[in-house]
Amino acid sequence: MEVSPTGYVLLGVLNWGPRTGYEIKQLVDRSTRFFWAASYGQIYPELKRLEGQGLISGESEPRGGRSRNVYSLTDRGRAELSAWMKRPPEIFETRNEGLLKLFLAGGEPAGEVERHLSEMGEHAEQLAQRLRQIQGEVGGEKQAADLLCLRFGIELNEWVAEWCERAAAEHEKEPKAAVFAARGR
Amino acid sequence: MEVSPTGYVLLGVLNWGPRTGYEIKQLVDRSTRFFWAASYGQIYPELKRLEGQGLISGESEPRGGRSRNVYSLTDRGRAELSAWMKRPPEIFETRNEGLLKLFLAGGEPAGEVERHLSEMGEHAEQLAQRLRQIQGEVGGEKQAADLLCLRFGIELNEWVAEWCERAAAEHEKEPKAAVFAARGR
DNA sequence: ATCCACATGTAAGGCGTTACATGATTGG
DNA sequence: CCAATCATGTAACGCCTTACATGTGGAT
Repeated sequence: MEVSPTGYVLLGVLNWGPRTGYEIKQLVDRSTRFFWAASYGQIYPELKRLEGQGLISGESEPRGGRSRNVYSLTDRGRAELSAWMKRPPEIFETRNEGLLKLFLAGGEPAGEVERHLSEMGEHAEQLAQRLRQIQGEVGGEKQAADLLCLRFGIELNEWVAEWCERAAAEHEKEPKAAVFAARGR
Repeated sequence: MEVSPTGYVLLGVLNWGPRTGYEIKQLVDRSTRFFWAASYGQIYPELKRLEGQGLISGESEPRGGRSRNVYSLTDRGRAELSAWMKRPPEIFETRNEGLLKLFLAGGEPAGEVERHLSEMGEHAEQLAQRLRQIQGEVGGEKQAADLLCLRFGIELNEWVAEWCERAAAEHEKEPKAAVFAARGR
């Protein structure tokens, strides 16, 4: 019974109650998107696969002339989700073009390092702001597990923004060339 | 002249000096790996592609009976790298199974939220430690752009570890159910 | 009428990993 | 002699995004 990584996102949100693919996509876009994105091209086929595996079951509940498939978690799906929850997390992947540019900026003209730092910081600040806005919109108890993730995202990005400012200030005083350049050969 | 995302990593490290695919892989594994990974299955074919595009040039420099291709950045490659450096970063992707589990933990038995938080914190602490070790091994000026990234990784992960501890302590006092569960329907 | 939100899907292609295959050299 | 390191590569496959395709219902 192989479930793809993103399959667990679907099992997880269906554990909160029945939903359509469209609704799942909306939920994901204001929540897990920031640490686990999912597109329609993933969601719809994956829902079918999970149904084929008996982990969720879909029912056609049209609204007027609009076709609509509402999926719910089955007992087997709940068991699979629970087993996954107990396993230690394994996937921690990051692809950060800002950091990459900063990393490679040694040897570039003066001021480039500061520019990359300021771009990174700005990005983090903007992200924090978007997350704060979502936080304001959803309200609710700040200790709830899902809102804890929101708080994490906000505070993390605020920290990053501040770090970038500090680093840029420090670097301006005495810029240095790359170090890994010399090593590793 | 299309260059794939990871292609720029190769251009970037070749900007520091000529290297073989093997050497690039080693360098990446102790540096960009934490925010931009690359496998042999990527590196070798990509090097050939970049060479085909005239952005790098490879020379066969066997060591004894061991075949060895040393690549260097060409002028066109330098120009392409420089143009990329000037563009604002666009790729910021994260896939964090720990956060995902935390997010989905609402509705789970009591104590699960704390467990996920402690696992996240532990992971961050271990990562910080590995990075500190690399920092000790490479030494060098702390303001160099590449070592700035290392410092960033260390301090970020230390911050995450502390955040997780704090959050677990706070949550233990008054656990709450999921909030997004109610929203988004 | 027109636009937006609702709603579901597929096809092509990009990017990347894992596993496999091969072989030379060096150090213990 | 054996293990680790140096060194290069390919094939299969998984995962995911983008773009396309299609249609309904409600509000202005």
